[in-house]
Amino acid sequence: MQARIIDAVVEMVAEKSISGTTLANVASAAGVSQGVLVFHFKSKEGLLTQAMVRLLEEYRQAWQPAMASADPLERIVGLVRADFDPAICTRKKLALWFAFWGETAAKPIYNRLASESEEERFQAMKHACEDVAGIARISDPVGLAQSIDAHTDGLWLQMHLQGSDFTREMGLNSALSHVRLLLPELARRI
Amino acid sequence: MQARIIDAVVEMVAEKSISGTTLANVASAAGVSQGVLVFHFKSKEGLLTQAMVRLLEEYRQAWQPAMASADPLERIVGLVRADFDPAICTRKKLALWFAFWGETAAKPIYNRLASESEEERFQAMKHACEDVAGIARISDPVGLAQSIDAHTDGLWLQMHLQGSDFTREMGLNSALSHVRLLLPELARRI
Amino acid sequence: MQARIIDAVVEMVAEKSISGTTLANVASAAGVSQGVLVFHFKSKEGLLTQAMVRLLEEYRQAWQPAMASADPLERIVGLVRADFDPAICTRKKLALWFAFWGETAAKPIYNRLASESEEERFQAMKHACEDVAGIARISDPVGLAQSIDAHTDGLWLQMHLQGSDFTREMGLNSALSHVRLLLPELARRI
Amino acid sequence: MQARIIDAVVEMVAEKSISGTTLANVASAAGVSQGVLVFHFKSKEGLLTQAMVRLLEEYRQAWQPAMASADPLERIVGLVRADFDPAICTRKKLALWFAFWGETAAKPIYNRLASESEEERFQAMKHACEDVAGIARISDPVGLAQSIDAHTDGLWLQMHLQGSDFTREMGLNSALSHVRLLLPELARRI
DNA sequence: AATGAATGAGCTTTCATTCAT
DNA sequence: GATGAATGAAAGCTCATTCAT
Repeated sequence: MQARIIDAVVEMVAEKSISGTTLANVASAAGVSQGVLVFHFKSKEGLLTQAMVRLLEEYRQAWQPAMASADPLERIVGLVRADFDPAICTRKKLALWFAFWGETAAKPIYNRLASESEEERFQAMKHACEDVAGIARISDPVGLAQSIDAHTDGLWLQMHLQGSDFTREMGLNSALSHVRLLLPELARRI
Repeated sequence: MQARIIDAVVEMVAEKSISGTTLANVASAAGVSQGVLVFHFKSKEGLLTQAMVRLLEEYRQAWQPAMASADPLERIVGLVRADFDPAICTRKKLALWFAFWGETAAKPIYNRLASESEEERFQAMKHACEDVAGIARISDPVGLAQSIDAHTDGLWLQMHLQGSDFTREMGLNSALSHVRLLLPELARRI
Repeated sequence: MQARIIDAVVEMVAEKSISGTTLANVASAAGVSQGVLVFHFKSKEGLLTQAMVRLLEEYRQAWQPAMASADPLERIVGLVRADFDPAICTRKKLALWFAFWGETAAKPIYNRLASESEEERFQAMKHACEDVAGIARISDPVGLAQSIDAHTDGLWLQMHLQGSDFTREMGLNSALSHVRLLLPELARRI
Repeated sequence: MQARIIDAVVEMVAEKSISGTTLANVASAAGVSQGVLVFHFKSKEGLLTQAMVRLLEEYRQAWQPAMASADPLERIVGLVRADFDPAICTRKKLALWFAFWGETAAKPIYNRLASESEEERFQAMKHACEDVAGIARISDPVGLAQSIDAHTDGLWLQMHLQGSDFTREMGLNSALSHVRLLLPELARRI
């Protein structure tokens, strides 16, 4: 039941943003009583926090498997691909990310969760970039990692704002082209 | 008085996000009566929309002057610098951008305003990149423009989430390094 | 509880008219919270509409039983008596009727409800008048029905405007005298 | 200017009822500033009261001329005709009458004005009916007057509720038929 | 465990009235 | 005389939260 409730929260936040998400419409969308929401999640903030936690976990599970590879280039490409995974990079999920990012200034809990997730992912990218320096001439591996991450984040913004005009496939192509541009020696392998 | 009211809105949205911004606290922060807000801006949404319009105008005025240059490289660097201008790239303003982006899924008006602004700015970057192809070997000028824009957008996200740990100067340096990386032939001029 | 709330609405509208009836004073008069009014009736208009529906239903239940009679004259007299029934023709209820009639130009829903109720009742009177034509010389039964109905409506206006100077008993006597005048052959039976 | 303002009030009350009539929309409809309303009429209630006074005066001027006749039957018919005069019996004016009658329970001033007007008019009808007793066999002239007045009032209610389905002409015919019914000996003269 | 009616504080909005110009 | 910006009290309404069942 908890999963069904969180599904409803995701639906509502994506459609109506955080301020438009009410316990009443979440309960109605989940097909449960309003009381059960409070029972399981204590408060509206608890509900939203849990939804964010699940969003971050799903994201983590999308990129973590790629870290198993011994080849740092595969790890980089895996991280980039995860950002455009069909399970991750949907209109709804993007709206959710931006909804939470829009509240981080006011709600420290969202900020903490988002920062930690961002940081963990960035460390993974940084290590991969440092490792790739062994097989390609890279002067600034940290800058490389930042450049790749910043690029995908920026593409998320484009996709969020432009909706269906800017598809997941276009985003992935743009991101991979960008990596090829930054790693010309390894471009043919990407 | 209208300017003073919009100032107060910016203050409130930055501090408490959009849902935490109420007519009561805006009126109190602006030192005016609650009625005058509705009198001038018709509704809370009108008030927020006007604040967004002003934000977008300020941004436009930060990057437009750089378009006067005949040198496309100067235009590119000018656009990047504008994103990290001390008048543009403040904690408050970033919080504002993300607050509005967080509501675009629910409020079409914010989406329209944000998309139009984003598009206009992107066209400027694209033209500069196309022109720079005349003085440097550039295989994909549109990809170049996207890469630069996406990078700065991504840095904004870092700055928004990490606050004072990630300064404006660090962002600017990272963005310019990225441009040098993409345009190695012109790097010494950036 | 819903009945208690509607009672309070009737009380308030009769005393303060529709514009003077607020959710706050209805809630206070009913001894419930303001929120429960919206919870059950959705809006102030829903509350007033429901009060009107109940008023019309009460009225219907006052005249419908008389329709069971086989004697058309008894039906006519029953319809007239219903208009001056102690449960129907009170100061409060009259004020309510006129309050709603005063809003029909602005609120189509009140108009529809009032028209339908008026029409149903008129049909009953018309059929009774048509049937009475079999036992008395009646040249224009529809005109007879209109005359009787218009007379009672006009008496309601007198009673509404003049208050206690014009009593229910006076109204009933006037209305019955009028019927006797219109049906001289049956006058001794009325 | 005052006439133009009162015109606008009539327009607004007819269209939006009393609660929907605001100083703002009256001012806008009259093409004057809001301040001038308060300047001339002191308050919203003053404005509405003045509009009602004018309505009652217009009505009075419609039926008074008929009182000059020496023939009581002509006076009766003149009074009835006045109620269906094209300048008096319009949708807008009817809405206005019912709007004020709807507020009489809450606003004593409207009640007083309406009662006085009603009473004055009733006295005229009563005297005419008493005088007509000299030329026709009338057992109860007061009842006759009440019957005629009540009938026209009732027809006003039908016209108000049914709008254009029930025309002024239909109302007048019904009212005159009713008088013929009540005064069969004089019917051919009506 | 689960419900959903009930609460009430606080929201956005309306609007009669005031007052400096 | 005339204006309309400004006020602020009070309106209708929302909604997170509580609680008896």
